[in-house]
Amino acid sequence: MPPLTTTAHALLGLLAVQPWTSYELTKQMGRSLQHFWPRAESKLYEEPKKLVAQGLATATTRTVGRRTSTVYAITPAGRRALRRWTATPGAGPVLEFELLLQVFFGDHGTKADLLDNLDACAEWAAERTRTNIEVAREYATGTGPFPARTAQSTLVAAFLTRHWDAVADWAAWARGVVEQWPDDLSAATPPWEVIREVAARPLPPSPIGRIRSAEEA
Amino acid sequence: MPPLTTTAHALLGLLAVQPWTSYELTKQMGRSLQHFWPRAESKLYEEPKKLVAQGLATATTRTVGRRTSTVYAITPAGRRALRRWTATPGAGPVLEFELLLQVFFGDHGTKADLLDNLDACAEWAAERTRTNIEVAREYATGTGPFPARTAQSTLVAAFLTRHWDAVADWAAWARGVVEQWPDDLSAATPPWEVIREVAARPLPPSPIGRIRSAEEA
DNA sequence: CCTCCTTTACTCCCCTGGGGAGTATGGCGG
DNA sequence: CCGCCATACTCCCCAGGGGAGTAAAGGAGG
Repeated sequence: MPPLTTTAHALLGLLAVQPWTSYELTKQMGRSLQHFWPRAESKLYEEPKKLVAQGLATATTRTVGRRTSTVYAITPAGRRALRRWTATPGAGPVLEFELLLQVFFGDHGTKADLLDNLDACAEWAAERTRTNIEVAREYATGTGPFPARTAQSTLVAAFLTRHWDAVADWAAWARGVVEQWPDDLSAATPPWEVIREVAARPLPPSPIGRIRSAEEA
Repeated sequence: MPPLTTTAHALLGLLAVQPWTSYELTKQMGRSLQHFWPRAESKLYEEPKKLVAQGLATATTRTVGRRTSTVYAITPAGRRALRRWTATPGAGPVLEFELLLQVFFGDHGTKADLLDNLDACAEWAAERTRTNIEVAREYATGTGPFPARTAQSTLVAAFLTRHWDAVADWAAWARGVVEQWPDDLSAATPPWEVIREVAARPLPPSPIGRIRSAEEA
């Protein structure tokens, strides 16, 4: 009985809403959770089998013509496991950002490449923002999926919006800074005002002792 | 001759600054790059060997007493590979955020647990902000490491600051929202103003045709 | 001077997960 | 009725995570 992974709990969360086929689970993970818990499609087909093996979900086979599909449903034990999971503090955000790495080492390339990379960041953020606006309009007109879950969804959407705005704002700001730099990037002047602003902040109080940072859990 | 990974290029970037021992490379990755390119320590010992195999770096063994350490240095071919990499647009940000997942499925737990998870997010952000301020103060007083790289570092630090601020702001805001909710989370009222604000934004123009999103690259 | 703890300096290995390839059938548009 | 897209999966290679294990150097404290 190996301990359940976070992905298993995510699937339990979806199953707690309603039963789904494996295919629908992968679609759902791709649509709504991909932005903060991206997982490979093939693994999303494997995972629910483990839930069944642990008695946290049931699988029923449905047949259409000569094709079969598996419908998963959560069990009371599954709901208990889900509830237990929400009570155990999980990991904080983990970020992978190759374009930022390229900006960090941008002085080993050309100024034009650096600007291109910043533009790619801006375009990435614009793309997310575009679909974000479309989804928000659906919810605003009451045509969004799962209206009963709007409260939770909006809380999450509020974070993602801030996140994508942060990327967009930064990319636009950084472009303005880099445009002022000479072609020889080793002679670039740092935007000191950023350093000064952060240095001038008061240190937030550290919770001495009892608290450990979230990702240790 | 398999194509180089992003991690390999990150190490080339470090080696372009100065030669390092494997141990120093792992420390450096842990200190500066961990926030946007986290990698397992054991792999950071393996990776430079591949660079040497491809002729992008050289390894020299140094002996202190009866202990040996390997010093890696970049070659001209390594610098060319690094330059080529900065000219090929990389992937956009990829986020993993378990606490957000727990917030998303928070309606299957208690309100108290939901608030705890939001507090954990706030504490995570406060922790990052703390070390961020300390580092900024070093640079402000001119005592930061690698002053010649301050321009690039500041560009990256500006993004990370925005990112951590976004987490902190969101966690504080979400706490305020959830506090207003009843104990029965299924009766929670969504913060509609978020949806309205996003829905009211003009759609950013989509670059028809030529551009593909960053992460396809 | 001796001891012990921390830092330096790695190697090994199991297993999770990414991700592409492959295989079929159902349904629908033209 | 043909072809394409959506549905519904399985298989497998290999990159990478991460913990365990090993060992010597350096420094702090008695």
